[in-house]
Amino acid sequence: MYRSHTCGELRIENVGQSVTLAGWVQKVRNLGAMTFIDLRDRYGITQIVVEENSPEQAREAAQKLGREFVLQVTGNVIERSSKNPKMPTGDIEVAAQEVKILNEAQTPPFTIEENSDGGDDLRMKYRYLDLRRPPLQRNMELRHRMAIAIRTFLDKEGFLEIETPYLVGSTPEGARDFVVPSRMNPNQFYALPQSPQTLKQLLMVAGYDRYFQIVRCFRDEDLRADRQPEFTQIDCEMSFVEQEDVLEIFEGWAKYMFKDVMNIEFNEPFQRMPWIEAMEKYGSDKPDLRFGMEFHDITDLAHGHSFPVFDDAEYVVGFAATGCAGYTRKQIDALTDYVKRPQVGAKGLVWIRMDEQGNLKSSIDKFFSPEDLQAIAERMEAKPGDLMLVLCGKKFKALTQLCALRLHVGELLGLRDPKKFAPLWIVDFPMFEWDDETERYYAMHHPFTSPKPEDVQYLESDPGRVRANAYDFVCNGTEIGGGSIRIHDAQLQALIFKILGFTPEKAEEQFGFLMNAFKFGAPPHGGLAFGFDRLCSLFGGSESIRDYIAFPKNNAGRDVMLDAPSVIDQSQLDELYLSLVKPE
RNA sequence: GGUGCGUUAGUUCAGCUGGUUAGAAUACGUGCCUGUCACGCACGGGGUCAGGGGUUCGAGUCCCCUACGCACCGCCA
Repeated sequence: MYRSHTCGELRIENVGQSVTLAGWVQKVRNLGAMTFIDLRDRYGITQIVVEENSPEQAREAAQKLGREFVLQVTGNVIERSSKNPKMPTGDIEVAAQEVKILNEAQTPPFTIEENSDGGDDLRMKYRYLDLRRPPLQRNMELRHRMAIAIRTFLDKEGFLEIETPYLVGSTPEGARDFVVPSRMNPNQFYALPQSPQTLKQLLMVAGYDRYFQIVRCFRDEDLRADRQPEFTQIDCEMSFVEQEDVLEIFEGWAKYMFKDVMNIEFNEPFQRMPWIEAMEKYGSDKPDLRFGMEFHDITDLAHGHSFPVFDDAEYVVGFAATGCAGYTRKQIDALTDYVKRPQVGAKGLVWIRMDEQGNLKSSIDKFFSPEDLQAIAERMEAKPGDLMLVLCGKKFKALTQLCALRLHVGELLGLRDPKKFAPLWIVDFPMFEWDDETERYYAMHHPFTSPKPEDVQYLESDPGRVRANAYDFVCNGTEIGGGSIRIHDAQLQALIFKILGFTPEKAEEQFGFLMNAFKFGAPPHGGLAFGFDRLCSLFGGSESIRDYIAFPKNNAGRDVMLDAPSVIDQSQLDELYLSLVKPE
């Protein structure tokens, strides 16, 4: 046994015991005749004391210590003469009898402390040292707790965890695939799954009516703070269910997670907001409901005042920024600059200020009478002290731009509190999305999503009008999960493929296995998948999922610690029948 | 594919309109110190100013290119 206790558990009650601890040197404080050593493991820190009357071995060893040395210390737990109320173990210390250096350590390139002095890049390169830090250890523990809670809940509800293969076939629809060459099948490739979508549907055909899996998925797209090329989904599917059944089960699951992991109770049902309402009120299909400031369409009030910017616009929309009437010219200019940034892309920003007395002043006073402005203020439900902000343009473009501004203002006002949670369901998504560039419809969710029965009539005549049995779970402006009721009818599936521009041959080639399976008694089914990494970062209160993944990739998709991806030997290439082309 | 910001000591950063030998904090090393816990005090070592090119009498500083990092847009059914 290397240790009798961890470095986090000794308390005043343990005084008098002889203990053995093992851990890393956090800090050595040598005061001459006495030396204090902070010994750390993932449970905490315990102070070791070596004094003049300590055994010679311990005194000698204490002289040689450096940061991150690995020690085994045996000694007696004693009460401290000067206690440290900041530490859980601060009432006691261990008087060293023996200090054994299990391993020496180079000085680490950054400090292994609560708040490291290392930059992101450096910490990635030495990720094993970064993971030694308490914040990362808490994150890994949170992730573990959540995984346990997920399995506990779903097991109790009768879900079976079934693994699906990582080496599957490529499907060019959707994200780019990561591809794996097959040695035994020359010139052929596996793809890593973007999600186990079709496989879980086959499990439904096989009769496993409640399935889940905490599963790695792969997408070869550019990265973001909340996007990694390999990420983990909580993938779920159920048979003999309608949308309402799925939402009910997983609302229960979400509430269980909030309660079990975060000790937060939601007694009310989660809001269910139709997609079009989310777009019109918040300019996003993943609205942040931690704060209000809903949008109001003022197109009718804005037109006809000889203000060309508004008159030329298809849609004029704004919201009342709570309590921002006191914004200075400079602050308003900063907001204007914000919406003019290329990432947002607005041409300008109109503002109307309602001071504490209810007087209105605006950037469009030349064109709008006080009565006109009053009408707009009423429409926007502005209160004294609010600053109305208005954008215009093509409807969904203006809405999206205003969404960016709303979130920005929310941020400025400190309304995006990471400790507050505002979950909701977005429902009634459109079935298809038109792409101008390729001049065809794309499935907004995926091609296995079923249309609303009442909209099936428009499938061929007006596909843009068809709504889907699709739903997203959204919290704090982040899409945490989403799913749909699937098509279980081979004929309807064939029709959807046709609308999506698949020839029957192409559909057969890519999804023949699925359509074939549907001919053998496919039950009605549906499900959803949650982004596990995002859920962890949501609960943990961080913007970046990298903090919740032990070994993440950097912006360029590289693992800087492993230095992957990397070149491979010619012999490996030969075995795989691959030859390389020099990049441009 | 694109936009923005960044790259100076082991680390985090400062370094103004170009001007002597590039600084601070921290870490590291040595010595002193019996109650520290951000220990203290003294001394010390430590720099390809990312790389390349240009402008200039003179470049860490200005310009161009490249590389790398981060954030974002496109992309992510």
